[in-house]
Amino acid sequence: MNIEKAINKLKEKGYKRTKQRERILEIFAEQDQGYIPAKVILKEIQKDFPGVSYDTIYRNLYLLADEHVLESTELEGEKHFRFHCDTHGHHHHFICTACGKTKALEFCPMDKISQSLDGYAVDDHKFEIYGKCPGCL
Amino acid sequence: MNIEKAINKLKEKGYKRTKQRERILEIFAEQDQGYIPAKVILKEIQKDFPGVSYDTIYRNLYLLADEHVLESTELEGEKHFRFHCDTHGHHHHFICTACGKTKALEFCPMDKISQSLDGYAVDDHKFEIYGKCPGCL
DNA sequence: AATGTAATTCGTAATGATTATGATTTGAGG
DNA sequence: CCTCAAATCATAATCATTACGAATTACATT
Repeated sequence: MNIEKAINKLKEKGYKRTKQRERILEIFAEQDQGYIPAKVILKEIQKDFPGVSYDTIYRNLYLLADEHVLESTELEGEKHFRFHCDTHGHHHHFICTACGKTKALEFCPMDKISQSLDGYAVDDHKFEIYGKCPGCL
Repeated sequence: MNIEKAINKLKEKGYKRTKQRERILEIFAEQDQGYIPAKVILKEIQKDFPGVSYDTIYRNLYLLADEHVLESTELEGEKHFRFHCDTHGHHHHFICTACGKTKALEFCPMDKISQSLDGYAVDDHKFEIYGKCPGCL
């Protein structure tokens, strides 16, 4: 996922290209595949656009997540976001609890489940490993 | 895990038996292994003890979680709690997003990981399946 | 049963993340 | 350059969670 690709995707849906939205995308691009919370985006973007409020941040984050430009997870009570990685198929992540950086995990536990879930409707699942990355150790 | 066992565990650590704490444990016992958030506990306990505040709820929830009487997880931005199930060893859950009830999953993905995480320190992990239970379908 | 003391609760307020709103501005097609 | 929906801005409201001083309570000990 890169910025131009994301902007075009939004354009097709009738969403506009704005400086703030573009900057948000840049911030994620600079982030090197790490999960970051809304407040980090706000702090960063306010260096260029002092007037930006949380409204703008959250509206864009949720829009981008809806469009699968971003993916999100909840870490210690805060929603965190990152670029959606579509380089390989569906997968999960190791997440560094110090810096938010991730490492792709090659397998999905759903593929290995032999247990019957008959009578249950499965909608979603979550698998994450938490710890410290080499850089933070 | 039953109430008396939990109370005794606390007693050994020097924690007191209070009506409010006992009622909280009862609520979890009535809950039939489902995850519930703080506000449900509050609403329920206030039928008997109108004066109870969130302070009491959260203090007790965290105390009970620290003592492994309860286990917790984060569902849509809210911490949810349930009795810690120690009938079988370490395991994960299917969680009904409608009622909070759970079904134990028999395997842990960490046992199946062949991928190397050399250089990474693994502290924790989370695996949950979300959907609807037979009763809610 | 009365006392001492730490644990606990109560009442209330503060915090922090997230969501909402009305007025204003802006991007992009015609 | 006009129009208009999309987006932002400024600000307030909401909701979960945490904090705190004062009052109460459990319980071991006298």
